[in-house]
Amino acid sequence: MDDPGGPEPAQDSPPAAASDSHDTLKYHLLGPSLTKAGQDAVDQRKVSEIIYSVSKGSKFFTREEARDQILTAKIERLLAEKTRLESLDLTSEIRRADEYIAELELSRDLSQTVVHVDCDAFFAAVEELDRPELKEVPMAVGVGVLTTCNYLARKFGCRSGMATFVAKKLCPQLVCIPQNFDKYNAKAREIRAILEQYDPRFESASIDEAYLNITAYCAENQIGPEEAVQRMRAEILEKTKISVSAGIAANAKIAKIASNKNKPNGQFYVPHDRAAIMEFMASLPVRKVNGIGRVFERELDAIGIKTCGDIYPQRAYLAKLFGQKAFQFLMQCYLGLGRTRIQPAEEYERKSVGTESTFKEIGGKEELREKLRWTAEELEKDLARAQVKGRTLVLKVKLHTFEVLTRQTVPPRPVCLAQDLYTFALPILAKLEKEIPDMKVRLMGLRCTNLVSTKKLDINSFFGIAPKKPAAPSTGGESSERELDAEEEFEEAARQERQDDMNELEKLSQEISGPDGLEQSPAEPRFWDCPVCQRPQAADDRAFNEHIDFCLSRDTIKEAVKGSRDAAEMPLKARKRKAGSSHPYGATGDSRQKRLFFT
DNA sequence: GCGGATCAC
DNA sequence: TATGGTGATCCGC
Repeated sequence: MDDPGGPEPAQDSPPAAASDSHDTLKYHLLGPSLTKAGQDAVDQRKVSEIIYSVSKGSKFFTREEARDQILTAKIERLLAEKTRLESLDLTSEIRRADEYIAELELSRDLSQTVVHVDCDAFFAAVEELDRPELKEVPMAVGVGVLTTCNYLARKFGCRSGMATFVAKKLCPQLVCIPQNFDKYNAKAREIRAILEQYDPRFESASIDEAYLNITAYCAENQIGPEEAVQRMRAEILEKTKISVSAGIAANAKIAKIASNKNKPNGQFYVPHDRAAIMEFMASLPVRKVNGIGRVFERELDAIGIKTCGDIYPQRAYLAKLFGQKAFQFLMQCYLGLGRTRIQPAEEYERKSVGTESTFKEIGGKEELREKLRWTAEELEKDLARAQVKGRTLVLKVKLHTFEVLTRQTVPPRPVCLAQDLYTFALPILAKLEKEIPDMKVRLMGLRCTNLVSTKKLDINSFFGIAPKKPAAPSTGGESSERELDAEEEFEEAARQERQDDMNELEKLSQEISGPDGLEQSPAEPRFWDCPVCQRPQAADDRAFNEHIDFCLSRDTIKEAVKGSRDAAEMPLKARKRKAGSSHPYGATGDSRQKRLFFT
């Protein structure tokens, strides 16, 4: 708006004007992790030129170009709409915004101390522990695409999410190492063992990130937040040889932002003080906030919002331009509000399970069916591990043009077996083939949503009877599941009437997969949920029994049993409501995707 | 409820 | 030569 629009396009913020229609694309091509640490000293303009030149002409590039044009058009509409709004009387919109701000102010909670812990270049750091010579060279983990890279590589402009061949163009001497998840998980466990000492209910946000509430720790140890976190970071470094950065603040949103301030191996504290928080947010680029990515950044930039402080003057337009959820989210950004409730990842309810893979372009009925079959088999394993069935099945394909399509279906009953997954996904794949003649795909995925738990709540184990081996869900002992089954069957009957065209396929699958009690779990899970505390435990008989003894010794058994029975009997919809929103736009908002499910 | 899109890691 | 996998949410229709 008031932007002077200088001649040189700054590349570490979105281009002010589309002087060259490819400026916005070049900025986009820099990737999603531009705001990450280690890029400050890098000439982003030069980097984007290199990425642009090596990408140009590829199918990937062409697709990104098209997306960029769509976004540019959307932003033009956005600006036109804003111009229209400016000519209207917006006093009621302003009043509404101010009332919401007042309401949020009342809910501000400054009593908690939340810490966000983030390992520095985690995968790369773990690899460097095994091979110290890698510390001396620019190095990245990941083969097709970089998942992370060390700080030497970042100096060249390499970033996570970047194609390796692009990264090698930026840094020809870059050493790329394949991922080794077992190794990273092992190291992550070491770190979590330490975090637990500071907050037994800490929350794993991903393999290398966690939130802690250290309010109690600080009180019990008569220690300030900064000192406590210094101590924790030193302990982690000493015992695991991994350096971590941390952010300390009154809520998770600010803690997350703060953990990036002094990366690597540093920490940053935003005091529990309204004025200090408002000041911190005022100058903060909106892109630094979890949930605001490249697209939203550009849209906000277009209407004159670069920092969280810029949000307030625009408050009258936000709901109309971006919707109510975005409006509320932005108001919370302006005020520096976020959730203070930190809880173990296991207490969040999983909503979907899926698998997908990329491969050399394929096409033709046979190849596609073979790939679908394989995908179904992969998904069966994941569903077995997660102990769920899906009421809804989603097929995803990425065409050779990089265009992504999804199609979903509701099978006549919840599904988890590869045969069923294949059988019920096949018709929607066939439909896609019809829709898109000569379809060539580079990715295929299957996902189950609307999940139904297949976990057995084995009440017998409360009374001294050894728990069943987790490996093979037995044909008997399904009594606790009967209610859910009845519910499923009821819904199934209703649905079946609308599924005339499915009946034949279903019959076929019944014949092949046989009666219901068939052996169905080939993979042996290494963890088994304790029926008392509901937390996963090593699937080792002796250890498991010991754990149950421990749980029973606590005076919580009655509540636990009652709680789990209630949970099992609660209708699915009610159970869903129980889980809080994990989306950044959610009222208590903070994002925590990609959880660790005890892998 | 479905499909596309965005976002995080 | 060549650009990932898993999971969540929001919006428009």
